[in-house]
Amino acid sequence: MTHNCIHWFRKGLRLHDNPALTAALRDCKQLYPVFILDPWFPNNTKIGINRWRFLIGALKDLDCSLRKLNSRLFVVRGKPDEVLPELFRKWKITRLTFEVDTEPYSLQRDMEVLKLAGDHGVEVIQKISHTLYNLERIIDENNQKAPLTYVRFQTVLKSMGLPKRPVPSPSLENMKGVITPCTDKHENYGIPTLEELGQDPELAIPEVFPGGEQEALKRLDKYMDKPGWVCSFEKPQTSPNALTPSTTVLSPYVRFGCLSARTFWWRLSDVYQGKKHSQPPVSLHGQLLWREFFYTAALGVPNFNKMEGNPVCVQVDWDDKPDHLAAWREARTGFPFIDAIMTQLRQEGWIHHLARHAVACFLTRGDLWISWEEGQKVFEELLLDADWALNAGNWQWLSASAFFHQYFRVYSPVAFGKKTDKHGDYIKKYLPLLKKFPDQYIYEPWKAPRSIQERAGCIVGKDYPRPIVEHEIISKKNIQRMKAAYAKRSPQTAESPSKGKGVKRKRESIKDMLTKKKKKSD
DNA sequence: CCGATCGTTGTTGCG
DNA sequence: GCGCAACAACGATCG
Repeated sequence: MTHNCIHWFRKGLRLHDNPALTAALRDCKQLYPVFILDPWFPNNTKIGINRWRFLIGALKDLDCSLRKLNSRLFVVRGKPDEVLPELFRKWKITRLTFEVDTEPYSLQRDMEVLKLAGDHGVEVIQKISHTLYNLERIIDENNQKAPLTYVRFQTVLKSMGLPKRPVPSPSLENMKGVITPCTDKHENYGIPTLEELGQDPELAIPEVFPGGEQEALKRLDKYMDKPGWVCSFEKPQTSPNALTPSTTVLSPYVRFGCLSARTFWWRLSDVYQGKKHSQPPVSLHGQLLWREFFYTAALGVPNFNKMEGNPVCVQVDWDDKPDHLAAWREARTGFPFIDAIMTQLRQEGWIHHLARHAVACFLTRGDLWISWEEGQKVFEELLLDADWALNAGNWQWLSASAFFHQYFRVYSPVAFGKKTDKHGDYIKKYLPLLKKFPDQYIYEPWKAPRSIQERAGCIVGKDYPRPIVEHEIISKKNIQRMKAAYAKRSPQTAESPSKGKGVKRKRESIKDMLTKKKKKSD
């Protein structure tokens, strides 16, 4: 009846609303909370210092909270499929619990782990708590396809009811009879340092958004204490270039699972209760549904983080221009608004959603005509909230490769920022080199007369780069290139063999309709 | 099958 | 300062 149990933390770095952890504590004698530093992670994707630091903070906080429950965190170095069997034997494990993760890499990894657990006679309990819903069910309800529009997504959700309520954090009461044995002192199960992760702490800039569940809950409280702000929140009305974030910056915490999406959802519901409030897609509830939307698409669409082999992605003849890509990545495009955003991204690990729009459009269909996959890599490295599904989905959106198709709506790297910051205070904050330029030229310093550049102490072409493209000209050309890419695609889609299932589709949809009816009558 | 509608977040210039 | 149309024109969904 009693178990020796590993709870494996991957995402979901929290104690609150952690149903798999709760399941671990049932009839548990020995509990081993484990986080595995998976060497796959750094090998295939570059992770910046800010992201590592956020993870370290989250692990420290988790360890600290577990110690208050007379337990601790074991950070294990190695590959899950090698390390877990060792731990199964060493700790005489009978049960393994973890949160479901629907990223393709995770699904494959967990399938292997499931098999290994079976070989070792270890029972596995998986719980859904990273997303609001069971994503497979959403796809089932929509005819085995991920919904491709938000409206459609909402329609499908209507048949699924509200998200589940969060489960409470484990208490000392729940820990009665549970012990976490101290193991060998030579074992390295400690929280990693930046050095161990190959990072130079000297290069770290003061931390703006510290990781961890406690930070997450504190930040959540701070915003939920402002019901007027919460109820009137409309994402498109928030500013990409405010000097302090105009949105909650809870995304990094939700991405690592320091904050449960369901906890966030229900806290919002509590605030909304009895009040007039904004609605999806622009409301805060709406933001959580966007996350769900892209998670569903990422599960339902093959090769979701690539152009090739991705059936929803327009195939575009992007250019290979390493020098322009480097200029974008390193904040030297010569467009202060773009460069300021890329500077904030590198320094702080977070930029506003609309700032992401501006730089993403600029890199891809707007100006540089560089593949969204390149931008995806840079965001993956630098954004604290970089989330596989959301990153891929939003890059496709902004490059008008999928979900969004009005490619003729192009953001201006000069005009867009002016709407919410006409004096360019944001630019002056992140590019102090330009701070002496008069407002008139702050978005377009190359237009300033030489005398003004001299007075500002910044010569364009010497101290600050000239713009690497002529936006007015290149963006018009690019619209035509997009038009050509779309034109190639349309006939393909119609006769595509993947949709040749059309014969079967009718039958399937009828079957689905019947299943749906049955479910409803249940 | 087809046409109408709509789509979280464009820009510019006019009145 | 704001509302509006033109710009050139897309696909997914729905009836």
